[in-house]
Amino acid sequence: MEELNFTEKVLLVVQNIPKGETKSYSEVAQLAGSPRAARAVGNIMKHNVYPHIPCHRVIKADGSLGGYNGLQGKKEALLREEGW
DNA sequence: CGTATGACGTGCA
DNA sequence: GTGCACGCCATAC
Repeated sequence: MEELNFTEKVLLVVQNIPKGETKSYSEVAQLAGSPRAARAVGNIMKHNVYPHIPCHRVIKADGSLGGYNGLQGKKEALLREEGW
């Protein structure tokens, strides 16, 4: 967790999100080491080429689903299937 | 090295 | 309660 860059940390945190649970970008950013880097987190998700990242479990701090590569509706469907 | 961009967050109108 | 604008961080060009 110390040898990892912000991006790697964010990826790990998102991977660590339990099924049926959601985390806000600010939360992930904080766990990644930068509580104010919610934007950077979103950028990583957008740049994310890692298929193991449930980006659909990452939402905005106010409870909005945010974005999902333009598949916001799909995001809600995925979360609903997970018991969210 | 400096500039521009973005899947966000918070505050104010 | 909703909408607009500003601010912050990291990455890519």
